[in-house]
Amino acid sequence: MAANSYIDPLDAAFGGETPAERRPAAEPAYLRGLNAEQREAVLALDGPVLVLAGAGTGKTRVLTTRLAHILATRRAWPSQILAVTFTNKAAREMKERIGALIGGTVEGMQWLGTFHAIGARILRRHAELAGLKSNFTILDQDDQLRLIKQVIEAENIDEKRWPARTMAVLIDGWKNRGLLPKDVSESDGQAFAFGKGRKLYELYQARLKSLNAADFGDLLLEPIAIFKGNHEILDEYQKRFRYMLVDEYQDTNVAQYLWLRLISGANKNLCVVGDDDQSIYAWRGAEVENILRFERDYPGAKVIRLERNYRSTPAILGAASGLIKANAARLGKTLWTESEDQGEKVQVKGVWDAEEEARNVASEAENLQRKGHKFADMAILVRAAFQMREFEERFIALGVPYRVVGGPRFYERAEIRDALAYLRVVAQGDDDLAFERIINKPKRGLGDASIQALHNHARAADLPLLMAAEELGASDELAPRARSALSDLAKSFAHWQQQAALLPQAELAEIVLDESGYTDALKADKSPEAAGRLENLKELVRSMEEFESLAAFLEHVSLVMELENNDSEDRLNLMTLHAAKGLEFETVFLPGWEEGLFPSQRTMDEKGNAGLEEERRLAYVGLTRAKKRIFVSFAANRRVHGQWQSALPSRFIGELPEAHIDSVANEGFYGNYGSFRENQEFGSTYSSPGWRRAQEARAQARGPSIIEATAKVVASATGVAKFGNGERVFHQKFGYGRVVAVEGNKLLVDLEKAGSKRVMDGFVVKA
DNA sequence: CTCGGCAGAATTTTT
DNA sequence: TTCTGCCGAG
Repeated sequence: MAANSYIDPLDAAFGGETPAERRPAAEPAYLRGLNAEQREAVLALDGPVLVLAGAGTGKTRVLTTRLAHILATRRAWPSQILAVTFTNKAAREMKERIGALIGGTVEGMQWLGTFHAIGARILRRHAELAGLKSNFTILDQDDQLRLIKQVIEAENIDEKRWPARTMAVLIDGWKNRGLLPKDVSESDGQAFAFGKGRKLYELYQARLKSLNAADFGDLLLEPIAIFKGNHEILDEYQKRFRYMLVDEYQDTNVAQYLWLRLISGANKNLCVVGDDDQSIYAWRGAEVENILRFERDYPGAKVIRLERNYRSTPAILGAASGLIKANAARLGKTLWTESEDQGEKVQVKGVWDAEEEARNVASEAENLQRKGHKFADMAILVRAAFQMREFEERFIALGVPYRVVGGPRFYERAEIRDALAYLRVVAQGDDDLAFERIINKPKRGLGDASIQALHNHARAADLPLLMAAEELGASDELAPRARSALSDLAKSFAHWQQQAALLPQAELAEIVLDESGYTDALKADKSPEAAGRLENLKELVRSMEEFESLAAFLEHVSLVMELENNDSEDRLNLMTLHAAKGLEFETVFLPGWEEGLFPSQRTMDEKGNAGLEEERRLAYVGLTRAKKRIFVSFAANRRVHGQWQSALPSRFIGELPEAHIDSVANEGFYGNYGSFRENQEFGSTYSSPGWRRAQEARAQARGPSIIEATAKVVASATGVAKFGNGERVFHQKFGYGRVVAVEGNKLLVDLEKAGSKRVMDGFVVKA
């Protein structure tokens, strides 16, 4: 009944060319409150659509409303909609919000999920076409790395010179680009260990197959291969999906792009949503190009821009827009807001070192909290994880509650992975990788020699390790000690496997952990972390209760590497800029805006201007997380790998429009020169011509002003000013000196005061 | 087999 | 500086 009352008016009103103004009164409630562009993005169902959704423009709302609309109007069944996100969180949120919009829970949206979850689903259905069984295990990074290491060792390659890590990056890179071993070009395949790259990739893939396992990359790569090789299967999917939707399109890589192109096929009801200005994962294979060329890929695509921002103040938007304008490769959007009140200016503050920076952030946060703001509405966003330490120490000292978002994830902790490995072997006795992980955890006297023997036996008899262990334990090939250890372990697993059929998985897990001696070993461990580990294991067992079966739990774990943390305590948020994407906070602290750190020197060295632009987008993401206020800061000195380094303010600071910022310098800032009074002056008259003149005059005597310094750093990093031998330079910490040698971006400088030192060229300017 | 000491490396990481 | 991973001694 409800279906019919919806379908007709909507078809009449929106299916054709009827202008939006003549909408019938009977408009579904979920469309109310959308602005014109959002509405258009929801209603443009036919044909390809690109929604360019700037930060804070209501993207998620549009996306969910669009899906709800398709469902409510019965244009497609839930099972005929493909909706892809990057994170489980986004998928979950989408499900919940659609449910809220159309009432009740959303049943049957089996194809709403992450690229990987959907890929796994497809691969399980056609596993045999990829040389796998449908119950294949999904390997995470850790497993993957260990496997690659084995392959490298088996090839007698010196793992020192050719680390598995590097090979993993290569393989991932190929998989991200949709390349099977045979597709890797001759020259690319030459990489690694004197031209063995492609061979190793091939061997690794073969090992995966023999272990009945797939890594994350395979979850996309294998379906692509299946689609390409089996037209009838591809056809089935193309017919099934009447509407397709992809979130965060700017983050798709080549493989995901190919996968989508195949699946969307002739049916072009494909809607992609993204923001090129928020593309911050190019280093992980994402191709901003995908979004930039969407209109060419899908001719006639409708492009809808969401530019009206509902999140931030005009001052914040002004600062963010000013910054991102410096990027050349962008589709171009300008965020605007109806808000009259400019809001607080972005505060930019220079400090002496990271410790002072942390002190400042903590005291600002406490100030705000005293005024009634919640810690949970504030976030500190750092470029790199190592910056967190300073803040954590300060917060602990002050007793400020904080939470690290996205840090080492629950399922990546060693004890959790060990427990899972046990369970994996219980669930699937042939999971060799898992078995190997726990064969000597806790220590049971099985070392390299025994494990080697076990491997040999397994290979000779063509058996999984667990079964080989059983046989070897019964034979007399090994020393008595190792033999009984092996046989005990095999017996335990046989016992647990029996129990698995009888007991709920949580109980089973408890038994396994106790009987294996794992918990006992932890209890005996006197290190300070042991207690927390036991706590984590308890948490793991608890979380298992919610699942239907052990298998369901394990599938969940391999794809969804996270656990809900439902603590409602009021804590300050601390995370990397990457982890902050998609989140918003009243107050945002952006520390560490220094040349070399942010933008990161390494990114600029490796990726040149493209790298710099990505760093700038990262800054843009950081700025646009804030609703009300932003505190940017930079330290003159910072300890990097235990060495003190001096740094100049980030060029990004110079790119923030002066109208929207408030500069404050601290006592002791750039300590050696500038008294307290001068610094006060610096703070209030940062941009006045008079101040600049004064700085210029002083530069003769004491060194360049901060503004000049920033300008010079920018010039040097963009190649305008490189250093030559004999050149006179100024270093912020050590003063004047003369360049005596240049090696890449490092300089050997004879300093007038400090003697000869090696410094990064980013830290000195021409004098 | 296990533990201790030492060399070498140290961004970002949705799955 | 701090962590990790490897090698040699017990």
